[in-house]
Amino acid sequence: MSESNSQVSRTLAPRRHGEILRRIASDGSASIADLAAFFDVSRETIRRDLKYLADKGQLELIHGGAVRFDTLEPGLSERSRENAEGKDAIGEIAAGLVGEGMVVFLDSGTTTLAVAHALAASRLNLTICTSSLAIALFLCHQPNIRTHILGGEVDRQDEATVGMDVLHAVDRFQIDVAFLGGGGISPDGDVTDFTTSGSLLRSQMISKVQTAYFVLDSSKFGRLTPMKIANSRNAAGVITDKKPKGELLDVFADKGMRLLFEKP
Amino acid sequence: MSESNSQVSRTLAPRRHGEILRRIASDGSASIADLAAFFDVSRETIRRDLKYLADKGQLELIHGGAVRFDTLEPGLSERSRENAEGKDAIGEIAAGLVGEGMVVFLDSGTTTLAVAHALAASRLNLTICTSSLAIALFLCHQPNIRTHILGGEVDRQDEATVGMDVLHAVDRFQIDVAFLGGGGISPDGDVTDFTTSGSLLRSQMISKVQTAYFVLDSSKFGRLTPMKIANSRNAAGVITDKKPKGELLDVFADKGMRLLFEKP
DNA sequence: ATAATTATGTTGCGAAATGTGATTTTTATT
DNA sequence: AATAAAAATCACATTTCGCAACATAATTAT
Repeated sequence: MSESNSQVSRTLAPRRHGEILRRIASDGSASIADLAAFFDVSRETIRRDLKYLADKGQLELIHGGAVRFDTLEPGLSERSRENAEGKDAIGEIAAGLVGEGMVVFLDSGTTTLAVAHALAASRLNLTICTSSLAIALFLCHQPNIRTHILGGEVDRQDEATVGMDVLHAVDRFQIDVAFLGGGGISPDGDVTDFTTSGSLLRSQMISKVQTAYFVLDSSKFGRLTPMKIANSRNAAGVITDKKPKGELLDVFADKGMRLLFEKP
Repeated sequence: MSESNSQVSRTLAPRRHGEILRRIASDGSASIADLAAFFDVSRETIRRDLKYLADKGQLELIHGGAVRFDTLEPGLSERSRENAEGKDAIGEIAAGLVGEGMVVFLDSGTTTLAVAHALAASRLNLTICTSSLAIALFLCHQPNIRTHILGGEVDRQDEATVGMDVLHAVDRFQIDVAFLGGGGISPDGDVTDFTTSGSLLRSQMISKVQTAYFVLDSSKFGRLTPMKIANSRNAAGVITDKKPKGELLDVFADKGMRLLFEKP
């Protein structure tokens, strides 16, 4: 059986592999037909290349070609459906970290929306401030929650306020705990984001509040999004829904960050 | 040699799915005809794509295309149905008072939501700031609108920010025209409100902005709500959908306020 | 040099995706 | 309400793809 052939010095193939990965990185996808024409090799060869790269986890195979893992900047409606149980579990864990009367910040995102649901269900009396329109709209109908929304320009993608205004607005609160979203987690334990402004916002938020947790469902592990969140290691921890592969646990332990993945 | 590499590459299916979702997330809808033309595939193929995505719960099928699956609870949307034509008419009139590039403030309420619809449809490039979550959520998907939401505590009833925070936040804008809601109109021409805080907010708003109009549909005439809005006579005018009984017209004329009730 | 190994090409067939056209349903218009 | 236009639906034809087995060429090891 030909399982992971660990030889390092293949001579011909790597030339194609590099180009394939480059294309997928820049375009988000590549088709077998295009690649075969470009390299002037048979489609079977390309198929083998792609299979090899897919086994290494560098891309995802699809009918007719391959795509990057995070191909699409998924719309809000899609993201909220994906891994719903996982997000509910995260919400439960997060709610367990919150006490009566606290002031909580909730970032935009579907995972933080799940946290909002859990906090509303907890019956704790809380003051929650958020940058997300959807979260505010939900929370303002909950009898146990006082809801504040941070002012600023509203981003189309996130349906939330973004930019300097938000950072300025958050200064007026004495926030006990913040729950932040993110785009992915790099193998060395840094949380990453889709946009520069988002990463900046979150990194500033960490330094402004007492305690900050990231809430990231398990589909985010190993997913790479372009921007690193500068001081994500200063966060108190990361809340997720599944125990990650071994290494990551150690990485977090080294940084003094907690990694929460099951109800206490 | 390779002779069979001469096929044209179709767009990969997941790539279409991503683009479709992206469009629906940002525009709220997408038509089959447009999508088929864009990807250069048959309508049937797009139909299958949409069905696939609909089965996954990521969008909602309609005749001729698909729309964003609206997860938002009805809330205000029910109230907005009542006297819908009247409110639409008010929206049209209001939009006629707005010019390219202006900065507009929209109060909370269903009538102002109708104004928001009219402004979005006008294709004018505008900056709109609002205290209403529903209005912000709607406007942030409109390509011709830059949306700002004023920060503050969110009121359960209005689904909008209220209180001193809002007044403070509005100071940062140079607003060209504001459209305010209200609870009723007294026989002597004063606009009235349901709550103290609401009346205070609106009266302050009038003195802060260049030009303020009230938008009040005809059902509000003669209706008395508890609080008088102190300086409502300093507003530029009242926009409504029907010509009121004779006296009121004179009252407004005496005060130098315009009473707009039909499209110019 | 020869054998073993690896990379690539070729072919056939079942499966999946897409296209096409006839028919029914929905929507819009008068 | 009657009609026309647009879109959905369905069945079937066509294209494309994936997979596997095998053949051939290139590379490496002995």
